[in-house]
Amino acid sequence: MKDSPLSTQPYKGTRDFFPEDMQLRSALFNRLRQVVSTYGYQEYDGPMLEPFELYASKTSDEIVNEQLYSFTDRGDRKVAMRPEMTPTLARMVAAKANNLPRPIRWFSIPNLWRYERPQKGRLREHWQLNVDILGPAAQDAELELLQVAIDLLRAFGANETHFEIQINHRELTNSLFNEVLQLNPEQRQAVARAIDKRDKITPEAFRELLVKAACHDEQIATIERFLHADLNEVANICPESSGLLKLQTLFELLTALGLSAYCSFSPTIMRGFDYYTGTVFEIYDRAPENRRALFGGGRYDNLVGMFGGEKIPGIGFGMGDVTLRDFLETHGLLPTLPPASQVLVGLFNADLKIPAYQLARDLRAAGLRVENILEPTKKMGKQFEVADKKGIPIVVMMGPDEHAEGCATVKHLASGHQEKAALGDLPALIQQLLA
RNA sequence: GUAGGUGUAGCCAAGUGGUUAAGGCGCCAGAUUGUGGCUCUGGUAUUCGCGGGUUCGAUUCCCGUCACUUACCCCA
Repeated sequence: MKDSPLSTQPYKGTRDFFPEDMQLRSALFNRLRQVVSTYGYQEYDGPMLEPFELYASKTSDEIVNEQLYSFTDRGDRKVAMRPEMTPTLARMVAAKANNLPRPIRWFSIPNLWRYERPQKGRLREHWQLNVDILGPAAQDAELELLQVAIDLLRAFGANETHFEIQINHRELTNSLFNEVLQLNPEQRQAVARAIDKRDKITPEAFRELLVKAACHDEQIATIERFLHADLNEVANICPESSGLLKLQTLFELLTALGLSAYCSFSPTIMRGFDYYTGTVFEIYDRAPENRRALFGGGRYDNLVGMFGGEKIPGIGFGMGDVTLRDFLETHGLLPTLPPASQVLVGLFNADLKIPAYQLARDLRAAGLRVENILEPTKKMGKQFEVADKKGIPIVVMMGPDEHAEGCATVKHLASGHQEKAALGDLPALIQQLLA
């Protein structure tokens, strides 16, 4: 790479989307949109800049202090580039809360920013599908959202062998920490952090973290027991937990809908956001080489209320475009993309330019995606080569003979089939060849 | 912020202390002036990331620096 005063490289942690990349991105996003709309979710968007304070108390200290792009504007206002969408969503919902029919089913695909060192699956700018439902306090909201999550991945051809949803509940964790273990606030944070990273470290290192958090042996034993427990066993450890009851309800519903193969209870799921109050979940890739969270979400019952109006409970998740792409790539599920054009209209010579352009216009009017050759000196062989290289399946050529007869020659490249047809018959003929 | 890996053309990539820096893909042109895919020919690097040092001579050795990348930290 040459080091010139102006680099052609995109800013660190961001990506250029050349047409090919953009086509894939649009294909992925459109499929996401399509699936989410089948549940009645409506798309929204908000500004990329928000008041700094929107994140200051609600997201998490780490994000605000170290990973937020922020600056002071000319009016001395402190502004931040959105690192996540949920606060914006909460703000927008709060602004119109009285006018919105419930439940509120919204989704968005915003670009989000975080200042950190890029690594696999994590860049500084990424796009994230956010799906949220606000209003219902019952587990039916969770049930619906998990269905959406499952269907999103199924829409790309994935199934329960490719991914798994791990579910936990903040109230259950709180029962364990407060009532059963009786931890103090610092211990709670340290233990939560240790549990969160438990899968990535050795059992000894995990135990060491707990000891460092001033846990005594009996507490450690309880934690270990909890982390290996299924829901029945959890009932013995935390018999009074409201979170346990909600999880039991949720899993009954999931089983009734035949979705239990996709979902499992996982006491290790923590999630970093401070605003989660209930169910939390993460979707994991089952592939050993890509074994990490694809995306996640949870219930936040107090977020909308922070804007002073009505408290509206909500639950949502965010799915990053980078991790989604990695997931699809890992399993060979990336969609194949169609060529930009279906038809290339050749140019025999400069005299037949206008007829060729008019022919292309007529084909477009018939609903076809058509591009013209614009260089009158390009040899016919080259013109066919262009079609071949761009993956355009059909070439239409009109030479002097055809033009005199009001015809054109249509060639289907893949089969080599070629035939002459009256101009009026071309659209039907081409549609037939494309089918 | 910490640690490793990598920087040779648009992409992949070989290579050597010594006149002209392999090869492949792609791209452009021609063989083929009414027809693509195959084949053949030619063209595609004035700084081998950048700067400095050692040397008669550095793309090659040394130092620095920057960029990319992976992991850690942290996690949306």
